[in-house]
Amino acid sequence: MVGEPVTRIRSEQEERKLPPLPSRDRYKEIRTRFAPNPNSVLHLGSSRPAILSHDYAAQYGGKFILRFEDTDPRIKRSDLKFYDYIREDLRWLGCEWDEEYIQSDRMKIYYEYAEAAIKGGSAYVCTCPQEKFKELTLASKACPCRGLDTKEQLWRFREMVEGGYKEGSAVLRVKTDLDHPNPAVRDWPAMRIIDPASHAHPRVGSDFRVWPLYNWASAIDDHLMGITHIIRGQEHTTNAVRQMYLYAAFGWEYPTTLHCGRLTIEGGSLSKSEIEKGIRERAFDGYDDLRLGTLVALKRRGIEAQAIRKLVYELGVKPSDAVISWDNLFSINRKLIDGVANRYFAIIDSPVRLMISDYPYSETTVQLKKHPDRAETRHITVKKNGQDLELWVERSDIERIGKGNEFRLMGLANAVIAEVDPAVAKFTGNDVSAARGKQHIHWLPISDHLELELINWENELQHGMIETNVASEQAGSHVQLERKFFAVVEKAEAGKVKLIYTSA
RNA sequence: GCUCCGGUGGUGUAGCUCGGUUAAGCAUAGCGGCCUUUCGAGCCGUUGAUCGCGGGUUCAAAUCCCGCCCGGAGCACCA
Repeated sequence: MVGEPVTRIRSEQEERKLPPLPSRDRYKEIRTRFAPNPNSVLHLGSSRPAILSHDYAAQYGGKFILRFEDTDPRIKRSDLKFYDYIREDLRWLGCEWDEEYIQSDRMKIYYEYAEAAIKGGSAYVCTCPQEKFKELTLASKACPCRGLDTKEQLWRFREMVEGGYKEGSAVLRVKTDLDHPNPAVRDWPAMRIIDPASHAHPRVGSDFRVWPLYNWASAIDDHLMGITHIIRGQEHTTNAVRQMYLYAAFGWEYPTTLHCGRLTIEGGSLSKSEIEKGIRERAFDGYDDLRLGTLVALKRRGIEAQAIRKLVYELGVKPSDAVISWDNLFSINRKLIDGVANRYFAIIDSPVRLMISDYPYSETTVQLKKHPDRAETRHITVKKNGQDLELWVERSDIERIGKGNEFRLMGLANAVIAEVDPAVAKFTGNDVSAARGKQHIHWLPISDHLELELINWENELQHGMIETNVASEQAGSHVQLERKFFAVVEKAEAGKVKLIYTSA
């Protein structure tokens, strides 16, 4: 599991460190956590807190914790498959975790602290209708339940747990400050009832009817797990304020928080709910549908995890949202894949047969480098059919070069265009040096090539042809179609080659 | 409406906490050029922001103060 990629990440981190972590000196060991709800897969936006949390822990020799927050079996219900999908996404991102927790396994803990908070007078069971509570709280007034004595509160809480209250009729609240300028902070809800009969939890079934809300479970876990730094989205800034009241009540020290803005990609990276909806309704083929901003889709398109990491480093921990451009991501990615992508000739846009007259050889095998920086070679053989040599080339190339101009068929020969349409050229020699400064174009033998299926940037299927050498590529490897673009191999078999466009 | 948080060239950021040799750095895009046993990749160069707006403090402000404008987040018995 800790193979070569991780080594690469380590050296990458040395090359480009994150800015110093605030108040790092207050803790003997830095402990961070990433806490997703397993109700969908990870997307580009999730990678920001995930990478920052993981890498900050790594940078200071600390621990990174993965915590599944699956405490809503009703509205944001989790699904068994996502626990594993998220683990896979995280591994791919290079965010291996040191400890893992699942909140639905920790229900007893949340109950215990609930009773402790009630006994300590910092929490109470509220049976007011939501509307009425809101009305009171907006007026900075206490609801009738707030003042009930501890014994009564405890009895009420046990009633919640044992089924004395119906779903929605009672909630555990944390006492804060009814005069707090932000009404959202006043006596926030900590635990509520969800009818287990109609909303079974995917992992623990119908064992519980009282479930913690985000602020309760998260606050208690962060303390119990010794989290020193919480790095999460800015939508949680108010939650930090809320939770501090609980921490104060228990005499705990609240972790240092870093809130970062949303990270989306231009053209609208989709939200979790949109992704789920689209997949349910079959608007998308799956989580790796190229139109999605999910990690699996980005991976499939040929974006390296390392590119995402670099991007996140570039963005830093600013609280403002960032809409990054594909160009930006591609550019970072290109630097990573350029060194590994083997080169091949492919003709997609406008194949045209070019007739080359006076070609002196009946058969020629050219040797080309698989990659300009490496010695490995690939070979293409062309055969004359009768008098002339025929090749596939791109019509646009012939048109651009124009009649009467000399050009170079890369690795093969020099020629002068005699006619653009139909495309005819006259052989002028083999010497590369004679083609200095001339246009170099790629080509393919008339019969010896493979059919190519390409999923282009617009997510459309395009047909073309590609040199046979590509058949030796593994699925998932990067290739560059010379003079055209980078792509990922989805399938490379003798009969059919399927590529996915990555970027220019 | 209320509570927070932001606003630097087309885009994303650095610098702003301890205001002055950086009157604004980096990346990307744009533009121009170079290379060639052979890519529009790469390499090199270059255009581009007076730092949201207005005022104030100061010898000096992107950096401090005030007002305004704009944007985002939150205001769920979601996470």
